[in-house]
Amino acid sequence: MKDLVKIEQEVADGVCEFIHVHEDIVKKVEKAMPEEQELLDLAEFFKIFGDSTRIKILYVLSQSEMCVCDIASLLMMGQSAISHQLRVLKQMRLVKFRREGKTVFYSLSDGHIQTILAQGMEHISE
Amino acid sequence: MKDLVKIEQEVADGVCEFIHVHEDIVKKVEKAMPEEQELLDLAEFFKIFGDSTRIKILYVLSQSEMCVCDIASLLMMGQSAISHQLRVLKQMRLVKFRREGKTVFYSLSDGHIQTILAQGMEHISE
DNA sequence: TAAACATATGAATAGTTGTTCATATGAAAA
DNA sequence: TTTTCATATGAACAACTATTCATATGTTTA
Repeated sequence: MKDLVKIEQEVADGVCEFIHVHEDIVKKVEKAMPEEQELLDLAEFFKIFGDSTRIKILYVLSQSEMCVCDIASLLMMGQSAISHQLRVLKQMRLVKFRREGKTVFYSLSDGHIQTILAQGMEHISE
Repeated sequence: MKDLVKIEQEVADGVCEFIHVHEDIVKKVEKAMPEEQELLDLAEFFKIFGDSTRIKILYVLSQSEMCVCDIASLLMMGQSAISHQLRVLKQMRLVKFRREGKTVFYSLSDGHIQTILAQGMEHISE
């Protein structure tokens, strides 16, 4: 966050900071702004989709529930890497799991995930 | 990517690598896998949403078209930071712009963006 | 109980990314 | 044409993140 002294300095330098704005627009949108925290959470949520390993995991899980080794095999990656990423996906509630003996089966936790993946695919294939 | 020597070593060590997999599941899903490149593109696309500054920009643009300084003012951030991020959003075709004199007005480039934002919001508010 | 094994995790490292600072570009006004 | 100003951009730095390696955990089988 910038302090006032710096802002005044920039204004004096002719930089736009907060002066040459369209006040009507800004005020209107300012009122409609969600809580800061909601937008932070939203970014955290989407960050999960922004890694190719996790996208691949989500994709394969959209096809079938699977154990860690199945995923590692499909993606040709180490067990540890997959496990670390599954932890992230678990924490953000994008996947759920069930235990069966030594094996842990993972699957997508709800339908939003598939919707979001599908919308993304639509966008990039245009 | 791992080489065969390393994989053999790990298997010899008793690590799961590609051995204790459920072959039926893996083979079925393997056939349904999209192009590697498509999944990489998808991750790149979602990476855009995974930053709070960019999420905020997308949100305010969903309310109204706006110039760079309007956004900087709303988000209380420097003009340069916003401009850098708008470039990223432009490159990924998430925003479009029109020029009016010295001012450049930005807006969302299509409906998928709002749908994705909305799905994300639904997910986190559950 | 001991051995085997699927998964989880802490530490370290290499690669990536967002912001700032300084400056450039290009359009409009003087 | 010179100045003003909104926006763009390159370089540098700090912060973050994904993978690997080594090892731990907890469940099953011998």
